[in-house]
Amino acid sequence: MTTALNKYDMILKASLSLFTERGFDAATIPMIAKRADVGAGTIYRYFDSKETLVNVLYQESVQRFTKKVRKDFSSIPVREGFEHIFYCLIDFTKESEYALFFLETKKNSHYLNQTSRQLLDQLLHMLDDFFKRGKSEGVIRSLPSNVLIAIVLGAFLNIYQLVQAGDVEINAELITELEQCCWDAIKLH
Amino acid sequence: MTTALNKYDMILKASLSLFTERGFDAATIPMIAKRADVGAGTIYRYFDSKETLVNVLYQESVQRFTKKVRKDFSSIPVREGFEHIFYCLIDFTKESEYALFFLETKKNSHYLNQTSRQLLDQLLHMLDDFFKRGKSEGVIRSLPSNVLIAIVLGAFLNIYQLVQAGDVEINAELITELEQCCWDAIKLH
Amino acid sequence: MTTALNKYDMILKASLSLFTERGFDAATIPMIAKRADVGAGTIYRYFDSKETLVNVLYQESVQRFTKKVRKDFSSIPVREGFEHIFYCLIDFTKESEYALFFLETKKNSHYLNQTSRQLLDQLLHMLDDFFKRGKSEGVIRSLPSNVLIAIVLGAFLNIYQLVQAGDVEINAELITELEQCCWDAIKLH
Amino acid sequence: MTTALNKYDMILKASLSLFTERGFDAATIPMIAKRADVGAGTIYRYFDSKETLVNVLYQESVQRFTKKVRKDFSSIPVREGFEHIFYCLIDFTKESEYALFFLETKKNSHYLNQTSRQLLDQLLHMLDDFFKRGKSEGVIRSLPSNVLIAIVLGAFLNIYQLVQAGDVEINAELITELEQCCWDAIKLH
DNA sequence: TATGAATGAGTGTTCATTCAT
DNA sequence: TATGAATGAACACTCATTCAT
Repeated sequence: MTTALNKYDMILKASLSLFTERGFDAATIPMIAKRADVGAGTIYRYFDSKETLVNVLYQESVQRFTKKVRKDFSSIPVREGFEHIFYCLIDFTKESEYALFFLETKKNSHYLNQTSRQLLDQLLHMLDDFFKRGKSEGVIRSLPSNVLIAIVLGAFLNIYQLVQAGDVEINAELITELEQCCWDAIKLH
Repeated sequence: MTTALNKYDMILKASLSLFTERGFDAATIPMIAKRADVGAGTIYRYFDSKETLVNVLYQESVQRFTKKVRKDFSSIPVREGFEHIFYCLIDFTKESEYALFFLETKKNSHYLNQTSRQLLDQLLHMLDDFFKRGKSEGVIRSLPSNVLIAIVLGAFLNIYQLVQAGDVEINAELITELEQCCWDAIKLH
Repeated sequence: MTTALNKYDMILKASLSLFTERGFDAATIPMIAKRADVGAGTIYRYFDSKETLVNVLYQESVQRFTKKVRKDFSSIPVREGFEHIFYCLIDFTKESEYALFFLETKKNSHYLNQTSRQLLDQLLHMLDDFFKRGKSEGVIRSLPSNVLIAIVLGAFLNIYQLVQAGDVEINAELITELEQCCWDAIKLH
Repeated sequence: MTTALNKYDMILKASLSLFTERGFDAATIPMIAKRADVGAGTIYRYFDSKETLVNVLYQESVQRFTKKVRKDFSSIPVREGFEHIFYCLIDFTKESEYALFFLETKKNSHYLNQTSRQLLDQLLHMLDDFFKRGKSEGVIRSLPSNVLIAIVLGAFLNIYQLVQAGDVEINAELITELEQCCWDAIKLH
């Protein structure tokens, strides 16, 4: 069921897609206003600046993903935990094809503020805890967690960009295999 | 040993680093001129436009990498071939910390011209041939080649961004293990 | 009576005077903006480019003059027809001291577009018809029409530039005599 | 017989043609250098600035024309004197198709210096003397001399622009008739 | 509340001018 | 003497932001 979005959400939606398609700097306020079907001035009723807007978007993404991953996360076996994480990524992208915007954004991007960086750190920290457990249990390679995360998220993100570009068609079977790929990459053989 | 660079190379170097750090649109000509220690006008003696500049950079990167990978590539065992590719990536980034610029650039970026896209396609096609062989020999997972490439390059790129950011220190041991990670991700178990 | 002009008209007025005074290339957008008392960016809300602006001005001038000349034009005696044309020129310059901008603009100016050139051609074609009639009736010299037109408009334009410069004061008597001068130049004696 | 021109003359020739074709502001130093087949820097060995260059050109033109017109000028009948002036114009344009550059240049052009304006004034003053005599002898209309001059030069210039554009082919017969036209315009009937 | 006309700082780019060779 | 690489001020133009309506 599609609901009529309020202007706030229309602006968020439009800017998310434009930031993803063209990058922060090449996505202009007039473009966003047009896609959101609002006046350019209206954007400033909801967001202090273009920078605020992108940070709201970033933080909202990270937080929503963090919340999703955290759910019932710490008490399950490592292999299942990894599956959980992977399917959270899948789910997340299903909710919006641009939802992974925060993964494409380099942490030191000139427009990210401290809060955005801290929220990403929180997410990474949580994943770090999980990977630490996996390493201590001897099921995951003894590599630094940020490297393990980089491998999985990097692989996932690149695949998803193929999907977004229409170069790959996604289905349940493929997802299962990709999950196994990513797990194979980090598990201790 | 530092060599005196000519202005052409200074401009290329400065713009490569700025494009990598801030993206094409946020890297301004005045910034590039300042970092290259030349006047803004000088850039236009060597490059028709900012767009030309980024495409020269992109194409030079892709071509240099393609040349490096292609060397003695087709007649070796798949496992060794993969190792070759991986160490090319390592080598390449050692030559310049920004050398993988073209991997960070989305193929549909608004500033890439047709030639740039074609050169990337040639590289991907070459890798596709390799992965096809691996699949037909039953040593690599039967996933589309672009997916396999996305996994390996995505993982590598994300790791390398950690290195660039100073979050991870690279050494021979780590490299060996990362290579194994990436191979494990795509090999048929 | 001075009426409050809207910004569009203020920009047209300011640029017309500056183009006339300094020429297209030496009249800069900042100058035009200042004289029109608007921001530089505002000019681009109304005109796509400086080139568009000059062509709008040119075409508007030509069309307004063409319309004025055409009125009840074909059925009157040649001598009266000529008088009509001459007094149209006078009237036209009275409406705006810069109205003859299009006569000062060389047809092959690098900034004129095809439409502008076509509109001038239409005007000249109309005058050509008139002069043809004059020649066939044996009251006008049998010179090519474009030469006859060049004589009259060239003479008129140069005189008017004196008026604009303040070197000559215009009055009804002078106008009468000038009209006779121009007619004498082309009539068959 | 064509003589190898020295660089000074090559620069003058090239800039004269470019100033005529495109106007002072749209004719760039690189363009002039290229057409003159010299380096851009060389122009500055001969002329202090672009403005100096255009003024040298202007003054040289005016002076050469003034000299030509002045020759045996004061003691002949008015009608013959006019013919002399007219054929000087013809001669002058035959020497160089761009020689009348100074007639196309508005006296208050932003790049003309005082000397240029004074030299033009001298020429006009000389013509003024001639027209005064014509008026006192009752053979020329009693209009201000600058108006009489404007008529003749305006007509001539406009015709010559047609010739330059290739729209009219000039020949002895046409010249004779044009001279008569111009004389008819100003003579007292 | 919502708009979009208006703004001017800042962009990519050009070009008159300088100067080392 | 002659050059053209180098420069930076100034150009045409864009766009984040403001504000009267």
